[in-house]
Amino acid sequence: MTPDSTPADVAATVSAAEPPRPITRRSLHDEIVTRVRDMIIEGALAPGARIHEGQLGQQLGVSRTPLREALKFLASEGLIELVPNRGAVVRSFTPKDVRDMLDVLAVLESFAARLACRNASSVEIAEVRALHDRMTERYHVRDRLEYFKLNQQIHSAFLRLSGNATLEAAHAAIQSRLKRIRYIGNREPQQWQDAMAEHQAMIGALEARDGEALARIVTKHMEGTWKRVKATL
Amino acid sequence: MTPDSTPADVAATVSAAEPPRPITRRSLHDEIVTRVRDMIIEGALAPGARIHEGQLGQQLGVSRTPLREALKFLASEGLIELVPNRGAVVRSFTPKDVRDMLDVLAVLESFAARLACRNASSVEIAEVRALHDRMTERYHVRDRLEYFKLNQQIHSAFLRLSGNATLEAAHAAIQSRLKRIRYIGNREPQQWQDAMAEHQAMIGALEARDGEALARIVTKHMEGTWKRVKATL
DNA sequence: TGCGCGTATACTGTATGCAGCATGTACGCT
DNA sequence: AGCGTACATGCTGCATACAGTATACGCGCA
Repeated sequence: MTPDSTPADVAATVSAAEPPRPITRRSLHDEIVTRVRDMIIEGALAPGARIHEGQLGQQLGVSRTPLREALKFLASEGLIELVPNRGAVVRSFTPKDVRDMLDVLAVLESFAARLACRNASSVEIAEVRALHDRMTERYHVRDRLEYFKLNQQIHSAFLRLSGNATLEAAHAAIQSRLKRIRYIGNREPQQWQDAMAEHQAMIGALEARDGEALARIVTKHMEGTWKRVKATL
Repeated sequence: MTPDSTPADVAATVSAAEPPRPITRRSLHDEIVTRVRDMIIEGALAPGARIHEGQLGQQLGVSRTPLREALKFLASEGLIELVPNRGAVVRSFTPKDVRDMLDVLAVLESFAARLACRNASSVEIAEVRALHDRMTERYHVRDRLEYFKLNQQIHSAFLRLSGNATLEAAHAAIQSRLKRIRYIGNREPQQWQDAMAEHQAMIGALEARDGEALARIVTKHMEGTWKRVKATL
């Protein structure tokens, strides 16, 4: 079967229920970018640590060329820093850097809040609600990793509802830099409970389509995030 | 002289007036990124055009390897798009894309406005004023290219005054994508005059340190920019 | 013993070569 | 004549090899 087979072709060969989704051929580039990004977020590559091309390449089973290309990509994202003739180091952030990022995130999310309340369809809002409910469930059984993942998904979905791709991308770029730091926060039960309460308010305002209220809540939420993480810096 | 010579060393060899600024060794990577970015902004590489690695490499006098690395970097900036196994194409934007970017810029600049009015020193504000005066001068003699460059510099300086590096970077990333489109605008004398008036109001509010007013003005300015460019899309 | 210098080593930066994939073209079949 | 298919070509994706630069160590000298 050729890659550009029509839906009709596929329907003839496979169950009609399955959509003709094209085979995802993850390029090595994407694969490496994702893997290295995850290594940084998970702490396998500590902030300030120098990245050894030969070593890391061998570890991932790829040659230096695609690895280097991936590093340039991550550098543009702001996750690593390129020092001429001395290679790449994992970027480390000062408390002020983190504070600044949270401030920008608050501004972006507030804007997204207003747009989402205006533009999102009821179906889309229901989907976020579903994510929220699953997250609440994870909170009750204290499944921190899964809770965290759903939390990130909610924020991303929320940004997507704004319908502004640039806004979404700008948000995602900053968010990815903070992922690690945010994960480390939320460890104290009280803090976790606070975060949960804020999320509860968020979903409520979204369903009421009260953009102004939602904007206020996400700003407050970001302030809360700062309180939760600043001690760990 | 070794690269890490102390200020004392330098003072002994060169005029004391010259600061010991280290020799700028632009890496090939930076050089290529800048050149290709400029080629896109200036239109030498048209939106939608496919980038031929071998050809462009030869044109720039570099091999494919560093060029490819630079392309990955630009892809992360959003200036070009990478299609697996088919190389890179210059990204083209729909009117909605442009509108979305301007909306985000408005939000970022409004935030920067409030911060700048609070944090900037009088000296820094005076520097922006100086840029503004030079720009006014270029406007009066109808030097459009120089006007445009100073305009960009003012916006960048303004963002720097906010003191939030993340904000500055996020703004710069979007701004660079719009550079070409913005330059094409402002061609009608009336439009140019309008833009000039808005800038006049901006610098006034900055000097008065009226953050709220400045925020309103930059938002209005962005709305004006949209009016100026939308016809060209 | 401490400092300065030279050398060695190891890593990054760049070029080149080969393999795989996409596309355009020409031929054969219906 | 029209369509499908096989092949040729040219590009990208990746690996390897070489050159240039930073760093660390050791030696000589004050």
